[in-house]
Amino acid sequence: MRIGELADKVGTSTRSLRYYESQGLLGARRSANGYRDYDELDLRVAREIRSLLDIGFALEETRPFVACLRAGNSAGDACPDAVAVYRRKIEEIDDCVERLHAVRSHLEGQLERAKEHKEKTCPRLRRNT
Amino acid sequence: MRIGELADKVGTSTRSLRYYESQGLLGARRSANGYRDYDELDLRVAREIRSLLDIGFALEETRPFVACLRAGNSAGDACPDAVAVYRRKIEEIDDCVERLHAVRSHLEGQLERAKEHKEKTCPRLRRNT
DNA sequence: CCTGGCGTTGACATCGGCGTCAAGGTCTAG
DNA sequence: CTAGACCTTGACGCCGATGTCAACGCCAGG
Repeated sequence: MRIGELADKVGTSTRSLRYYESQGLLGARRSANGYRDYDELDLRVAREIRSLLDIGFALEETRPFVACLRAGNSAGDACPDAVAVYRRKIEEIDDCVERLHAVRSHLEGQLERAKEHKEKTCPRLRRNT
Repeated sequence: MRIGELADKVGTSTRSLRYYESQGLLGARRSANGYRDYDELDLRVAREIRSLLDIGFALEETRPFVACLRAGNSAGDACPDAVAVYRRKIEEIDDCVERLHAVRSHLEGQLERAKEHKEKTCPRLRRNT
């Protein structure tokens, strides 16, 4: 199939597909006229990439999943490399949630404070960057 | 005081301070030689901006706090506009945490699945963009 | 033949908060 | 006088994924 059809099936733009290719994630045979020609495996790869991106993965992080599919596995996460990315991602999420939690508490505190006495100096907190 | 000193006291770069000014957040008198000249109020404003940015606020969102300080309040969050930003931010955080939670669960599920049977097709999930 | 819908590559624009370099002016100590 | 530490404005670079425009090639239908 050609790039337009693939884009439709995957639910993305041709621009994105070409970008994934430029990043070495989506190989492409060319038919006689120079048009990209995709097969079923490419379709699965493209879908894998999209679903991971939608979840919040960086394009780079989809690489192991793509490699895994290309290696003949029926699922992109059938390989240890990919599973490792899952784990890393979960840790990142935990860290993120933790930070957000801290900020949330801080803000709640500020709200309290602002509610009680609308005229007083507030303590600062530094650190982070 | 001049910009270098302010940057030191606030714990940021002169570049940042100039940037805040370009965004209309940090006014600046000029001394005879053309150098920016900051006073105590500017210091408080700059600190307010920094602490909010460190927390995860966008520069734009600090505007009400700055205005509040400039209006003569001793705290940047002494005004309703600023408090409203607090509330919005808390909502954003809640949304974000919720999404992260969903993704986390999904990933945990994938981990389980990948552990059990390393050879099977996995269901996709769409939607989001 | 011509139009229009597909494809191709290439390159610039976006968003935010800066870093960083350039080319100059200013002031102070030695 | 000069070095050098400060200041000025202006402008380009970055990151990631993608939109969008340009200028062109390919191909099928009327």
